[in-house]
Amino acid sequence: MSVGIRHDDLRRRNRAMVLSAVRRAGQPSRTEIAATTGLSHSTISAISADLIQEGILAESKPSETASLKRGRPQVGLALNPEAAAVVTVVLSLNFLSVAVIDYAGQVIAEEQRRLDTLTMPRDELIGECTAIVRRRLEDPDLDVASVARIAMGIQGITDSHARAMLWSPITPLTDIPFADILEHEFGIPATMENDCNMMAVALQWRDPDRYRDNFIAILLSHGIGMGLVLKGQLFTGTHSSGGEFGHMIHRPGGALCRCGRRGCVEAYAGNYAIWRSAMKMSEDAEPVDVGDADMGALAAKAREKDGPEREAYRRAGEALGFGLGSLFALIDPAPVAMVGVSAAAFDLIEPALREAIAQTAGGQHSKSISFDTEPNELPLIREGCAMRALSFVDQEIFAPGVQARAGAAGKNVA
Amino acid sequence: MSVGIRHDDLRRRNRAMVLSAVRRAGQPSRTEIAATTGLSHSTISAISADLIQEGILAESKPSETASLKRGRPQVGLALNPEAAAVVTVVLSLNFLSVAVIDYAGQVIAEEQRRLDTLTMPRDELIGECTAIVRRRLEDPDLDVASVARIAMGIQGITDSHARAMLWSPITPLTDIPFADILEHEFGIPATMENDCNMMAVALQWRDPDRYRDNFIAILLSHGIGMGLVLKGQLFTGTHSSGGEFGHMIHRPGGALCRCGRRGCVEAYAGNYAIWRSAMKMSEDAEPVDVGDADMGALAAKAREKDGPEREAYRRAGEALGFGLGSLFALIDPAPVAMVGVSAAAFDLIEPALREAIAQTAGGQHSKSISFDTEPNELPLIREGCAMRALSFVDQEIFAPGVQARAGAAGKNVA
DNA sequence: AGGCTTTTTTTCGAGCCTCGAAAAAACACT
DNA sequence: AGTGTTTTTTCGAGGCTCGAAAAAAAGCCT
Repeated sequence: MSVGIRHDDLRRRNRAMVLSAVRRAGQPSRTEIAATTGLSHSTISAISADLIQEGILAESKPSETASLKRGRPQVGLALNPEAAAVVTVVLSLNFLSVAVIDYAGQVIAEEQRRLDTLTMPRDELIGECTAIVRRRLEDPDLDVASVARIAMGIQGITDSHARAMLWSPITPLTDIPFADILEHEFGIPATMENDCNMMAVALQWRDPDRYRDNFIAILLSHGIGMGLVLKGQLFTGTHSSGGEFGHMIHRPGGALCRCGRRGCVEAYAGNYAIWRSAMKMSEDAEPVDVGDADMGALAAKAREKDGPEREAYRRAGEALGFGLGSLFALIDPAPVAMVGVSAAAFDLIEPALREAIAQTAGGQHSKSISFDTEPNELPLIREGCAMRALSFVDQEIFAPGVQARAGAAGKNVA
Repeated sequence: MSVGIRHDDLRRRNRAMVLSAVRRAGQPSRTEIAATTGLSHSTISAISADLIQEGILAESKPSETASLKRGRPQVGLALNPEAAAVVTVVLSLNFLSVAVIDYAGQVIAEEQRRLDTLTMPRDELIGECTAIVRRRLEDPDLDVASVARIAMGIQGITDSHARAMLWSPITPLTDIPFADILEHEFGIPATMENDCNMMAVALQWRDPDRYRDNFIAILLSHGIGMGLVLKGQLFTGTHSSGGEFGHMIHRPGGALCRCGRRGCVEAYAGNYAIWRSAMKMSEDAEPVDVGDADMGALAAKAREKDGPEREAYRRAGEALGFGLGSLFALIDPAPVAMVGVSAAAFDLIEPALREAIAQTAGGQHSKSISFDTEPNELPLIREGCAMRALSFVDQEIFAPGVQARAGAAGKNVA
């Protein structure tokens, strides 16, 4: 049962509220914060004085446009970039990238590395991840004590507590507790996030007007992934990261999926499925890796003339459409962002997708369902990880329960 | 953005917490409440003194078993049945039932009525609903001023704010704002709830051990409905009651569904679909109403010998299995309760269902997925409505925001 | 330049709320 | 009747937010 509210929680929550308002608004004045949070000016004044004194917030020059108004000018409050830092680690197929990000959200260092994730043994894969993080943390320009959180993102299934990778298409290895490994290695709290969930988080920050309460981010790449935000909250499964849209059943007993089962949406709409279909290979053919360049060429050929290539994209659209239709039956329609290399071929996919969705219960308002495309998923995933980690710092480090407050705050006094 | 916590909210929330603890536990002592809520004994003492003084709670005799212990005996706290009352209205195919329930959850009056919902014009249907409620409210044994909430449940789709029926299989009428109608008619706050959601709510109260955080209630009746609880919270769509499991797509372009589309799960697993299949009618045949007795006879025949009847149930199981598999891909597996007349034939459905689910991503732990059956949905729906309404009274009437408190509390002082 | 207006921010006292410790209450046991 | 045990209430302390008023920091106007 949910627990009662202690008196100490009050301040804790309101501190978190103020930090969240500042992170969202950029440089809000105390008055603006009071308006968005609904708290009184006195309270905001008291809390922000604390936060400034602790070096978490800093007053910034009044915003330029405001100088036209009469009265005492507003003083902007901004996150102090030096209050903390976070590290993001994104592991994708044959590619590992790391970034260090300051408390205000600016990238202050990064490093990328190619590696052969598919064949790498377990120790080596883990070793590469920890080594690249270690190199960034050993950077003399970085105050390692300020690093408060590591957020790792990976393509594949993670557990619902964001602690471990359970399964991933980029490696035959399973059940790697990356969060524990990183925490043990560096003594810094860490999480292991699902790539598509992070895409959704990033979209929410990039364009809060469009992606606010309910939306779907679908990764169209080798596999098909999904990040889902409902009522403003990231949706996860009960045990895992959930939202395995790609493995909803499109045709029972149908085409062979990479997951070993048959008829999944992905078995018609994943890169390998489109390729397989365009090459007129059997639906039972083993999934093969297709490079981004090859997919680009395929799309070009499909645009050029009617033929098996165009038909392959049509089938992909159909599978995605019926899948979305089923999803919409459960959650009602919502805006969709298509992300990943095949999003660049969305023009080939969209007609069949809309036609399919119109045949489903969720498609009642088919025309009002809108799609955005974003061909490059990696920046989104990194941004999502960064925002995840920074939100954690806001809420758990800088607005902690009583027992932890003294220590954490003390460490970060400027 | 979520709003800050004012000082007044504290007491409000903790009052609600205490009421919720008492409703759940039955007759807990103050000490038990302190333990479950995590609040101090002093706080519980103060809050319960208020609630007793306001006539919301009452001290009850110490529970019998406790007399064996040493020390001052615990004093049980119980909901005062006379503190308030709620009315439930359940509208289903050709059947309307109403109950008046006291604050402690006991039924104190009820009335049922047969009517022809399918052909009734709009005004008449609404009139029947208001009339039956009016008769109950005019009962001289009832203090009408104590009725604090009306919860109406209906088979079909409601909007996400629980205000209106959008669509229902029991009537060709659409978009009836029952909540507004009842509120306007009786001046009592009302909601319009989805039947399957209420089934889920009731299961959560009936068996909190099994149905706590994540579970699914599926209605197997003429149509197929679903109530879904995730992380302890009832799941609804973004615009409607959502969770239209029956209209997920099982076979694109497949059998004709009652909704006019093709290939929905319901078009294979609804009563009419099983009937259609057993009678070797075309998959395009118009859905017809099948009585519960006929369905029982069909099940008996299917159990007796192999034939089209058994095959019909097998196909229903397959559709449900693939549908559940797709659902489990999204939310991970969870316990399932099968409710409704065809739940009595679940023995015929289960083998094919399990076989299908094992072929899906969600079926990885197929054997650990467990099913309960409950052939009678109406009592569940009524219980769910009652709990919904009573929870509302707990939270909104007896633990209101400051502006409303004086009035509501005053009215209910014993 | 100096006073006035406007707007933002801080200060201050009041009113609640929760908490811990201690006291009181209510019983069983000896 | 006295002692021990457990529950419940009482009481003072410490925090928090709030509203009102004061202070601060400008622009505007004569």
